[in-house]
Amino acid sequence: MKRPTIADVALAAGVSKGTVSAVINGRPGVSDDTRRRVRNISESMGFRASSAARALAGAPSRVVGLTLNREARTLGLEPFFMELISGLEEELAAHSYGLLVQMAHDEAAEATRYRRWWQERRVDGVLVCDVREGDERVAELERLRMPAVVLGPPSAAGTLPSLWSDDSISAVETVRYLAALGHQRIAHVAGIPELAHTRIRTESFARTCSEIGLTNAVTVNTDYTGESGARATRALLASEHRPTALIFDNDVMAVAGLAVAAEMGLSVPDELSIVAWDDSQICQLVHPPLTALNRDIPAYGAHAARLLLATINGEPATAQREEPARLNPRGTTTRPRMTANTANHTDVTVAPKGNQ
Amino acid sequence: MKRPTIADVALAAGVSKGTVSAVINGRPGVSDDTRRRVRNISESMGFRASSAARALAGAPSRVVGLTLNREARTLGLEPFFMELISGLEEELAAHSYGLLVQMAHDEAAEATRYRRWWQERRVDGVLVCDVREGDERVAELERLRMPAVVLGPPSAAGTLPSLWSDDSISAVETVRYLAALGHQRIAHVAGIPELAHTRIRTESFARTCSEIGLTNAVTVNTDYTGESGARATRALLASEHRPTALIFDNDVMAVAGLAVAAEMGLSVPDELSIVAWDDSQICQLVHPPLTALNRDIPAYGAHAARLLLATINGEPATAQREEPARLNPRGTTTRPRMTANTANHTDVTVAPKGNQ
DNA sequence: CTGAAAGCGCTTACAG
DNA sequence: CTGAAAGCGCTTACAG
Repeated sequence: MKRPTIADVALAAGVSKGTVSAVINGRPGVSDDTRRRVRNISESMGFRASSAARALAGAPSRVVGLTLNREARTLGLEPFFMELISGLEEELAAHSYGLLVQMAHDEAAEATRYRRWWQERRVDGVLVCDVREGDERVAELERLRMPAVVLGPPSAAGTLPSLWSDDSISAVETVRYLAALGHQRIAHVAGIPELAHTRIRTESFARTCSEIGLTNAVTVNTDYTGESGARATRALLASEHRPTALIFDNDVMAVAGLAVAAEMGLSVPDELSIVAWDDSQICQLVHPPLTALNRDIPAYGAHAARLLLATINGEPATAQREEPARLNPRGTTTRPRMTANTANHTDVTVAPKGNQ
Repeated sequence: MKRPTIADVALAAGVSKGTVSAVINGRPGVSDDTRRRVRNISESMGFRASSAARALAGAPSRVVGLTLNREARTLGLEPFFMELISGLEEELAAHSYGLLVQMAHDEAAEATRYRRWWQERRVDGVLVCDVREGDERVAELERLRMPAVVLGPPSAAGTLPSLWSDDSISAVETVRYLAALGHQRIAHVAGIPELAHTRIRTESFARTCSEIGLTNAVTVNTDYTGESGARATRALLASEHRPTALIFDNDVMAVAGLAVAAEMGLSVPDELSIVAWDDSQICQLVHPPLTALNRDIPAYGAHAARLLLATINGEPATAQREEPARLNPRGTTTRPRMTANTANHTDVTVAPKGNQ
């Protein structure tokens, strides 16, 4: 009642182990007849090649690694990662690849983890999330010559292939839309400043605001948690030149911002417009439903998986682009209503930039 | 510049491979002196045993598997799984174990996946989530004699060790609390009826209501999505004997229910009390903050990991209990306010159970 | 198109 | 306490 090995199948089929190996791996050099027979027998015996023996003999391990830095983000809360994993895994499974997941507490720990995985031959490659400029994980992967794909801008990916959606396009679209609605004071509640995509969003936000002539554009950084988003929102709404529109770098903070508005007696969207970056189901569950920047995250994950598999197979891979997130206006954005208070401030702020 | 093998280390240390093996695996039978020397040399050479060679030679693969059924739940949305994985993985990593994650579309696919993993010797054991009564995964795991731990009630775990928090305790606590506040008509917006824990919650809810003398206790089943939760809420709030309190089986549906109340012009908590089962950050971000049933999910995951590791090591494992979820009252529960409409209905419903 | 043999890098009895 | 050898179950040149 032992598990059958390749030798058992070979014996039963009256061929050599090499032939069975060629058949189960779809390699050429076997007649259709033999192939069929071996396949049938192998099937009927319930044979499955031992992944360890396979890997030891030089074949790929068919496992890909992903580390999640749980200090940097509130993983449990952001639907992003689960959706990413879902798309990623779906594509990997289609190629008989598994996904090894590991938590890490910082960038250095992630780099160490990659090294271990590589030394132990546990994975054939890894996926890198949340890159920073000068990310030490990138340097380590280059040093190890380990197949990897960076989810982020090429500027932070070094010589590694990368996949990203251009957040600056989305930022431009959002700011222009809000400006077209009549907003003059827009603020950006951003994520962790060191992350490459946070920089891109922040710079694009600032540049676009200044191009349009909005001088009060301010960015506040947070750690992506709802709590820090709420704190940032309170500070912004309590400031002298209160913004009439807020762009949040994730949906969780946008939901928190919505609650803060309610708590401070500001009606959304009349007195405050809100845009969420990343559009999960939660955006449609709150009241009013959140205007959000939407992209297909599972598709992003699937694309990343394909790119990584190609890299593992030695195909020359370059930076690839995913569709940028698109603005999906719902119930939290409208023309700013001029209350006595805000109208006043508007005049004051508008005045100095007549020269633009 | 090749990766060092155990032979290289043995050569450099002037000992046999067997001795190196004993050292790196912490096995006895090596003098402290040799042990120290081998350890140093191994370290300085950057040696790490190949996981494949190790596994092929009969050692455990040091990988544990987890399948996620993404049809059954909206994985991306519910913080539960990410928190579970987080706790699970932390504990596994401490024992040099990896976590292999795979999506599956149904119970049968999960069972097949377990079998493949086992045949390929990819994992040493698996964790089973969302069990049903008569779950085919449990039967398959028993048949394979594969180490596994069920996250769910022992009644659905067959002969497998299980870990669960008794949801009936939480249901009793919640119903009694709401009844004490004066609620007479409580409804339960439940998850998928086939899941073992849904049954337990539903039965406990019904039993407790009847013990207290609440005859209008009704349970509506959903698929855990916010959308289905919203639909269920609308139906309940539009019914003749509108409930004054709702218990939702997850936080996402509770948030959706809150939005539906706003949309229907019912004030929460005055006209409608809401309780969420599972307490994630999102519960504190909405306005008013949700009263929720709270438990330490990462700790639950860590506990599950320990139990699975023990099972893998052949220790006899039995059903273990985790602390039940505890009610954490926040802003969505209070005494029901008697509006003309509800007061009316209350009278009608209270009347028939005067005999209780 | 097929077979026989070497080898991947460990662990595990078995001797000494 | 330590070494030498067999063996785990594959894949991959290499012959034929």
